[in-house]
Amino acid sequence: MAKRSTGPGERISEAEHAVMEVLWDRSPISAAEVCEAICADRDWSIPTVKTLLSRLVQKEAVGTEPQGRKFLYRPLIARSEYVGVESRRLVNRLFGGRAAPLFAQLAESEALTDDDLTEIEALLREMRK
Amino acid sequence: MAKRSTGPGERISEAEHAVMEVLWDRSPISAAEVCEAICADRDWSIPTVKTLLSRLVQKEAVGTEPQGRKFLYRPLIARSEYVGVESRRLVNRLFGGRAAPLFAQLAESEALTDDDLTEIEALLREMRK
DNA sequence: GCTTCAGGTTTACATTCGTAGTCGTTGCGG
DNA sequence: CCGCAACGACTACGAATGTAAACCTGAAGC
Repeated sequence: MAKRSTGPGERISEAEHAVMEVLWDRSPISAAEVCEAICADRDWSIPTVKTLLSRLVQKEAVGTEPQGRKFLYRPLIARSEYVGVESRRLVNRLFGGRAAPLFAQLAESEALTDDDLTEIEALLREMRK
Repeated sequence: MAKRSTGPGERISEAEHAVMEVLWDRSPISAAEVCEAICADRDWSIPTVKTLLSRLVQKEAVGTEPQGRKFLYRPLIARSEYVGVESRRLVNRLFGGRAAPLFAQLAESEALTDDDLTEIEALLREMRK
């Protein structure tokens, strides 16, 4: 299998993902606005945000639309898609593709709240219908 | 917060994780044996395995014990520990620490088999007791 | 004993990532 | 009309990663 050089198949790094989250939350927005949203949190400077946005554009994970002389950025991939891919990647890597062991693991490491349990029960009932 | 320079806190990369899996499966074993187990799969050569083992030793994720002239390698961290940390990392990063949305996501992307559902139901009953 | 081989240690090198600075342009305030 | 501030593009650079070769040392075979 040849390495894909373009297209929305490139991996999104963790820093890039943080930017995606901002865009998923609110878009289209300018680089400056993205920075307003996370620069403080992650202790980044504007150039950093710009670089990450460029890389995301290259990876075709983010698209631009000119607004006057500037760009507004908007995600090209849905959050649910990304989240699904990453989740499945983890399940495959760590649990041989089976979700049940993941669940057991979260249970064991006490990462499941009572609310989680209740919600999951509801989901299960839903799926069984 | 100062960066930890040693100790079992260093991130294990994906390639390194593949080596860990071999060791979790069967240890202590030699570098050559590790290679026998994955070199074909991942299309690696012995030097690659040696490098990864060295890095894991540096990160204190793997320990060595001399066997005659050579070393045998054995994991210093439990698989369950690693898997727990990685799972929680994902849940935090993608789902704000809530497991229920992860579950919903897997359900939506059809990553849940009937067996998974049954097992999870059983686990839930167990936890509710 | 000397050669070879096996295994660990060092060094290498391209790529990605995190983080940021510099450059060139252009619209805007004065 | 001109300098400046704002922007995107390009450049930078160290750390981590993936992948591997070179090298050194001692053991085992001949």
